[in-house]
Amino acid sequence: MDRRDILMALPVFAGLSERDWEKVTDLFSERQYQKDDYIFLEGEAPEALYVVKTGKIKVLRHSTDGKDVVLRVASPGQMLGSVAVFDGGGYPGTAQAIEDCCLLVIARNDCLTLVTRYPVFALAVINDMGTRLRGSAEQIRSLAVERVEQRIARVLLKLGASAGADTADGRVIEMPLTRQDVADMTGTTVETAIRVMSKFRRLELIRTRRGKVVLVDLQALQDIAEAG
Amino acid sequence: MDRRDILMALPVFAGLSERDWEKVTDLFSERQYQKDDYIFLEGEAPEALYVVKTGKIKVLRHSTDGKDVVLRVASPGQMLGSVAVFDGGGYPGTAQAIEDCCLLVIARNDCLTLVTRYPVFALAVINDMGTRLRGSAEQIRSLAVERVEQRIARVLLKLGASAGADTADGRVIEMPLTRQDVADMTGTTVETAIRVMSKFRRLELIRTRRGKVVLVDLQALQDIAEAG
DNA sequence: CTCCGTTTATGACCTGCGTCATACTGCATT
DNA sequence: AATGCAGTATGACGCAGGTCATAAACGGAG
Repeated sequence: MDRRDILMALPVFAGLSERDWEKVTDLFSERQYQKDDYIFLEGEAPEALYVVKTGKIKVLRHSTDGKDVVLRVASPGQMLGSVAVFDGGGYPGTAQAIEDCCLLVIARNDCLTLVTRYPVFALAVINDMGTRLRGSAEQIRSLAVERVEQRIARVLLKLGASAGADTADGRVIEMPLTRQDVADMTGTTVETAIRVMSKFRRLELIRTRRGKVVLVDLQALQDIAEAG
Repeated sequence: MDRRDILMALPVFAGLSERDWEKVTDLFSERQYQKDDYIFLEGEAPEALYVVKTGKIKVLRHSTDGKDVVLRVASPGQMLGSVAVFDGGGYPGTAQAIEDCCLLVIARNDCLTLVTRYPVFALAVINDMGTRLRGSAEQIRSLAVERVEQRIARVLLKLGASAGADTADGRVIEMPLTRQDVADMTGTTVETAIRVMSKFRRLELIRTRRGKVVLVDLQALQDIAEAG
């Protein structure tokens, strides 16, 4: 049973007893999204909670002056929309597919009953939020005290760690990321992101083809991320 | 019963049935802290979860170069240390009392059993984390795209909203905050924080006595926060 | 292949704000 | 009163990086 194996690997469903398994998973349905599709928009009333099954989703936030900020990149196993679903406010950010992906969806009401009936599910939500709070704290620190080069090196390493595949050439990040995306992830402008990435390429720390980055010299990137 | 009234006002204990009340609250003890006392340090193994009863606590993060960043200011009703307690990792930040305060403490183990036994408690944790995630998202956006003046105006307004008392002179923030604290909250330097605050004072948007800020012209501050 | 929109690239200029240096102020301690 | 320290204040200087302009490179659509 293929579908079941994939679901069991997700932390949301770990720890469920055999008996509860079906009752819980039946509340989830699957939905496919294509690259650039929106899953939900900032401020919308929360109708559902999502769990990433495959693919990557970016959560971003708009500013009045048009500048976007990427709050995080959600990978398989992570939840989307949990904050809004539980406090009933609007989604705090817009979720958009970076690549084709598949999400598990559960209606808000079902989600709320689930969390009171199955403590393991509540713990899964808590753990997911905890992970994101740790990420946020690090991002805040980075934006507050580090310079652009450090922040970009750090983001590349992070993406490499979460979505990278090690090869002979180095750690490959296979993801359609533009320099604009990198800029939005690091709080800078496209031009600066391009300049820094070009510099990294000239120094042979990375190699870039379209929608793909190869981290060649992890150590050097680490050094830049840590110290400057 | 004074103690009980105060506890009941905290969202953590709302929704508990009469029967469960004592069993739950008995697991909590109270602890007093004086201004500048540390509650826990970044990286420490989590031994307890805290709930602010009275006073204000800042959660900050150190950088290698000595610059600190204030991640948030916790007010009565909010939790401290929940991330670490639930995922078992070290505390993501250092918690330090801004003023004398009183915290409710619950041992990590008790906390974990509580969350599986009482769904309302789990929901309280989820809601607390949700609030913080919303705050983090806003802080990230602010740091990423706004300029120092906007960020400082925003922080002043936020402190005013959460800890301010409206008087004839304006909204008074009674809290021993130094310019260094303001700088650490907005990702800038003391000097710049001083300059901006002085400018605000010259423009009669705020008034400052020691450890106390009065927001005189809320509208003007709002305008600065929104647009620049 | 040609056209056209998106992405990458690069230079010139300018400014916000970090850095360094030097005071001044107010409160606490002896 | 004298000393000392933490916090506040202000100026001078430099540079990281934002802004604006222009153009090359790439890939998809017809």
